[in-house]
Amino acid sequence: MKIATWNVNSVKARLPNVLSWLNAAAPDVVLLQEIKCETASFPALEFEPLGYRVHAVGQKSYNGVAILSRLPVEDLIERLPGEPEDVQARYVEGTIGGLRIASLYLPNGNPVGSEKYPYKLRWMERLKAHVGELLAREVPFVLGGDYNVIPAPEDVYDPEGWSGDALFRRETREKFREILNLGLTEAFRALHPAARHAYTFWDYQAGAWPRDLGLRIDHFLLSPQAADRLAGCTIDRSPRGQEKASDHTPVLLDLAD
DNA sequence: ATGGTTGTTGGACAA
Repeated sequence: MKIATWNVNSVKARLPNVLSWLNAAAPDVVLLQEIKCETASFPALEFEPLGYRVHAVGQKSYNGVAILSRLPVEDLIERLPGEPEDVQARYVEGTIGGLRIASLYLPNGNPVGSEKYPYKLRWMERLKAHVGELLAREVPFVLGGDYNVIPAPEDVYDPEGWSGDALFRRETREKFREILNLGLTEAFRALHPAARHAYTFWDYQAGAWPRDLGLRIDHFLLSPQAADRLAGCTIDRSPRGQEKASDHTPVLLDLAD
C-alpha cells in the first residue's frame, strides 16, 4: 500500500500540480494539508476520475486536511480529541484496509511569544494522548502530515539560526520525542539514518529552493504493527521545482501488503 | 537589520 502526504498550500491553487503528480505516483491513499477551502468547496470531482474518494475537513481561508483513498474509508473522525472548543480543521482519521490512517496539520506555533505557541504544545499533548489510546487498542496506524516539527539538527539547513523557532526549539522537539517514545517509528529517518538535505519544505522567500535551504517537517509516524510492514519512505523533490509549486513537496510511504 | 514570496481575499494575516 502506497500512502502519500503533501501540504499543498491551497488545493485549488495547486490543482494542476497535484493531479499530474497523482497520475504519475499513483498512491493508494493521499493525505493533504492546508487545503485552504471549506469542506463543501473541495474540488472532489477533479479527483474522482483518478479513482479517489474524498474525505475533506476544511474551513474558510486557512488550514484544512483531507484523505483521498482508492479503498473505502470507515469510521471517520474529523477532530483531534481533547479540546472540543478547538474548531481549527487540522485532523482527519479513518480506517482503510484495516489500518487507521490520519492526515494531520500540526499548528506552526510562531511567534513563540504569542498564544500560538502554547496552542501548538497543547495540540501535541492531545496527539500524544490520542496515540496512547490507539496503542492501547492495538490498532495498526499511520499518522502522516505536516508536523511543523524539525526533529533534529540534520533536518534543517541552519540549526543555530532556527534554535528559537517554534518548529525547532527544545520544548517542541522534546514533545515530539515523547510521542515517538510511546513506541512509534518515524518512517523516513528509520529507513535513511544518514540522509542529509532530505528536506520537505523550502520557503518561497529569499531563493530558499534554488539554494536548498530547507526543512524536514512532513513526517509519517507508524505504530509497531505498521512499522513491521515498512517497505519504503521517500521524498519526491520534483514537484517543488515546478511552476506554481507548493512550498512543501510530497513524502511517499510504502507498506508491504 | 531588513526584506525577500505565496494564498486567501479584497486589508491583513498566516506561513
